Amino acid sequence: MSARKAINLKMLSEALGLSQTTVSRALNGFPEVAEKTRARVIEAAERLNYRPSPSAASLATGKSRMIGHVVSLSEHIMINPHFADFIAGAGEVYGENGYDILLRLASLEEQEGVYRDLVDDQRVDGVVVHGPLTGDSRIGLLNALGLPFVVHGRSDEEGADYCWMDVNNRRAFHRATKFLLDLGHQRVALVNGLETMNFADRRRQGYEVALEEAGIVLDEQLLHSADMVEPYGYHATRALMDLAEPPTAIVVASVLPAMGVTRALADLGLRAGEDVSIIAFDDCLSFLQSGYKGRTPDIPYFTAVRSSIRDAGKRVAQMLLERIENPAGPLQSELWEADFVIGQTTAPPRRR
Amino acid sequence: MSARKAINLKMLSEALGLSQTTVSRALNGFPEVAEKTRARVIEAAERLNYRPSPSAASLATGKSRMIGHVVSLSEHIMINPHFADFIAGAGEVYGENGYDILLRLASLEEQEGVYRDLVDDQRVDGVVVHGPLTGDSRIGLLNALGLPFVVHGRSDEEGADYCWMDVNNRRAFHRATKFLLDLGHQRVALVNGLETMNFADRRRQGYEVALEEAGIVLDEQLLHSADMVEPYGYHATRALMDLAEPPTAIVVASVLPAMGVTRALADLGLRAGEDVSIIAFDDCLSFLQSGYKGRTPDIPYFTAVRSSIRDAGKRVAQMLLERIENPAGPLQSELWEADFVIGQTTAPPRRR
DNA sequence: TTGTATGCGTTATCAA
DNA sequence: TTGATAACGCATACAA
Repeated sequence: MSARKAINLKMLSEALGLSQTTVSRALNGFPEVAEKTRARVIEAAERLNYRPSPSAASLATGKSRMIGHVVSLSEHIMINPHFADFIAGAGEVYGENGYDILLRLASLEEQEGVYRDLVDDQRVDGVVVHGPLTGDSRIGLLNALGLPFVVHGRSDEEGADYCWMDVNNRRAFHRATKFLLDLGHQRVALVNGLETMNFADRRRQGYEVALEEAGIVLDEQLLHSADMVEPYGYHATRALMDLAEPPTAIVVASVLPAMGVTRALADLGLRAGEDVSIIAFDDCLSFLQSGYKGRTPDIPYFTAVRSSIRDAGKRVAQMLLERIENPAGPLQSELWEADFVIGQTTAPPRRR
Repeated sequence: MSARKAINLKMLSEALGLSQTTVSRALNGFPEVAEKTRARVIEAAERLNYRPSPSAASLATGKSRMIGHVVSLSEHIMINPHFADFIAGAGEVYGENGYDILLRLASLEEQEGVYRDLVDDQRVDGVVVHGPLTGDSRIGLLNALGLPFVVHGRSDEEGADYCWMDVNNRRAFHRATKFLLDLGHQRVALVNGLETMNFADRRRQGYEVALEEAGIVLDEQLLHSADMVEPYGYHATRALMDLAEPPTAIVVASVLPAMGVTRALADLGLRAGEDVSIIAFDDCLSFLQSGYKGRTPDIPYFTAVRSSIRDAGKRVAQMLLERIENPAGPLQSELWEADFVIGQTTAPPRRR
């Protein structure tokens, strides 16, 4: 290990017998500096462990090399476990590009104020919008503020005036529902996420269209909507199975409530995949994956529509950095199709 | 809504007909400024929406009002879901005190370099150490660097030369194990976390002491140790139940693998709490809680030793801020006792 | 009680 | 190709 004490530009330039200007230019890749001196400068900078002060650089340039993530971990607790995997993916990309994450916890009502402050303070070069609602006011605000941002998900039908990356939730749930109907199920329930969230709205649309195509009339009793936690899946299932005509299959918005669904069925002496079929949306949450290295993967438990939220985090981060580098460029957007994986929780309905 | 454009100290002082110095002092609560002018200054600052530039303030003071959280979300995926709840608690405290979170993802090997850089760059005023190992080298480094920090957990037996906040893991697991033994169980398995982690080591100690006190010889076949994910609980349980003499009770390090335990038992046609007893450590993860407001809480499913990781986040954050304000003060530490809650997964062993 | 002058460590403008 | 010099916006030692 070489010199450890922090050194500044002035000291470095004196050590080199050059001006601060030249050293700065050499380090920042300006074209007008002679390649020979640039090499000298870079070598000395490494040797003497020179690191430019972020606050000084930020003050001089107005750029912070920070990305803001403003989340309400408390209210919509569903964001919570999903958030960790998303940020794990995004953080990887930030790290490779010399950016850091500024994490701010704020309720949805507080978030507009937070964005304003973040801009006024020049604290971040861009932000990621999490958990967009249908008709989300944050998007208009961010456009007005001129702060680069990418939405994880979408806020409306078109999504034309902002960058976004989303999974095709409508098609995924259409497909899941159709799969169950094709197996012969007639009563398929939907244990959805909170339908103020745009993604949940789209999922419901996919479900409804599939029913309609099969000529099945929607039964409101088979619809549930709430924050996607385990106990929600449990209670929704208990209610569903108490109906005069209970469902024979359930489509669930996340593996978290899906575990609650399974637990409720077990309590009733029913087995998932035999007595009742389940298809869940699987975000590939890390703590539910088999992490054993070099091990052949399990046959998945849940039949699922699947899309890695961690990969989504990576992609959103890339899109945001591109947008920050080129704010005048075209608005990018990306729609991913979910995989469909057959697990152990689907089968034709039991004959009565 | 009043003036929106960002304003700086110079403009504000000119608008007031005062010097920048006086305005700065008034705003920062210096005693020598007249209360009348202070009131004037504060009023004008609010009206004109003055906000001091963080990078300028940071450059001038050397303080960043940022707290660093360096985590390896990828390797020890167990940290992952727990981290979200911890940070939700900590973030609340930071927000109330005008601090922000700097989140950095780095493998354990990279973390020492990250801490060095963070100090050199003056990017953070303090850090929280997550997931301490037994004999964790990060602690010595941070002490050497002189960066204020608090450890969530402990790294060794004494924990004398650093601030920490921990749950009494040894006692919690002693108690859980003893409870099962008192019910009459003779073969109690331990599905532990990764034993390089200090908390898992302590838990195992508690388990072993309880066995010893009951005069039961430790059976290595009943011990498992790995990252605390759901499939781990599943596979460990399948292995346990394949033994010639399977356990009649299992102590599990987290509700995550505990769900895998339950799933494995269900696959074998066994019921938790009837055929096999389970006690889990419950961190009160938000996505497993009944979040319904105004609803009477469920009878908990798992019998558990319980301690809110979110509350731990709050407390650790408070301790860190205190340490930052008073770096020369005494080293604080705090040991919490876990609650013991009876759920539906424990009963005396089945008669054979 | 208030004000002046200087420093914090960069980047950027203008000359040379 | 390189170098003075002026911002950037605040805090603070020193004066008054």
